[in-house]
Amino acid sequence: MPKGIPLTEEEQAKRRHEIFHQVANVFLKKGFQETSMREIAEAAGLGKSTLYDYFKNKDEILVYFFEDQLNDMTEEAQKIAMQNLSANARLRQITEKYLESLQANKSLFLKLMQESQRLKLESQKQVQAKRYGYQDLIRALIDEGIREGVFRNVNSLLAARLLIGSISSAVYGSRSTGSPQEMLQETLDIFFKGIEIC
Amino acid sequence: MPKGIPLTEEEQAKRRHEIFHQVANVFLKKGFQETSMREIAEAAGLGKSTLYDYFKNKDEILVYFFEDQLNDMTEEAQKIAMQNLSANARLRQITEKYLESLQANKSLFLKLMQESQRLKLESQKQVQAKRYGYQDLIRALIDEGIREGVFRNVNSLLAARLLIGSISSAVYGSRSTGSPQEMLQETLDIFFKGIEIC
DNA sequence: TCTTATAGCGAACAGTGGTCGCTTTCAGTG
DNA sequence: CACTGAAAGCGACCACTGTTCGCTATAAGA
Repeated sequence: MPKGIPLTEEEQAKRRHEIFHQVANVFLKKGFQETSMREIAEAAGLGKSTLYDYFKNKDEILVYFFEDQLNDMTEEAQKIAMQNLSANARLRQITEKYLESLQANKSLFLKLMQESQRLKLESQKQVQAKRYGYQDLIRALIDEGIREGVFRNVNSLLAARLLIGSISSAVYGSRSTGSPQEMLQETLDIFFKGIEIC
Repeated sequence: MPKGIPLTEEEQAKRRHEIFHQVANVFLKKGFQETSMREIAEAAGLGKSTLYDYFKNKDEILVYFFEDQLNDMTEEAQKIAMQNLSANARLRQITEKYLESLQANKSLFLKLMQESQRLKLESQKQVQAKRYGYQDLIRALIDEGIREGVFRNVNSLLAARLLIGSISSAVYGSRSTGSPQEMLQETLDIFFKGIEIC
């Protein structure tokens, strides 16, 4: 980047995005934790200390990625949530989109998701906060379903967490029992049958 | 320990146990990842390098703890599984015991469980392997329930993972919605209603 | 043309997990 | 009772980590 000219907030954000994607392949190959700041800097074509002008520490690089991704996913889910469909149908649609997002960047996302659990507690909380936004969206839909009388009167927060956790455990679980779509299908069958009024 | 006299396999195991529990409090206070090998050695009253005579690296200290705990829990579950009760009842009983174990060492277990996710991939796999033993037990019970005709013909492996994952997410989730027992109860309600023939 | 703000950098730093060779101790052997 | 060999334990050391800091190069604006 030009040296003498200050960057606007936007340009900084763009640069962060750029830097991350320059390095993504390395993360994919070596994993985040196993990639040192030296290597990251090298892959980004920067001096090591320059990285700290864009990310305040190593963890923040991953946090950036997840916040970015979760922003997109939440936005997408919000659109679906506003459609004029049964709570049930909207929930299924959201979970499908959720799975799609996971699979779009497939290997990268999977890998980094795993690694995100190794972040420092503070960084994890940052990501959690963003995740709660998503969780609350699901929760609201379940509440709606309860009000509409299609779901039993379950604890919606617990159910929302259960739903999201179920998908993740189905997709990330190392002992796969079919394609992700199939596993999602089976998982949702159990979940919805569990909360629907039968 | 006496210097000139070699330790038997058993004495080594006992020593490992001893060392771990000497340090447990430090882990509880500072967390595992934030405790350096220097501090661990100090808390155990040993030279740093002596630790490596008992654990082949830092991760192995945590791995030891989980393998130990999982051995106990699997054994306990096995006993319940052999009882002459419905698959349903045995599953509920096992999950209760599971929760009990989690709560026995409560804070320590919770803390270390969180931290276990930050182990190196290889170490995580080691723990996973032990976890699979437990998972398979649950799975067999679900299969039994299916054969008996009380459960639907669900994918038992997926259901087993779902069940265990559900409990964990209920207990470890940071946004609690009641006592662990209550949350377990609600979770099981959803789960069993999801897989039972209604 | 000079000033000033700042992007970028290399060297240095404290602290990490891990290794190695030495010392100290004692059981067993002659 | 010496002597020897095995091994528990240790301190010094190592390579490497994420992070900080002061310097340099640069270009916009006065």
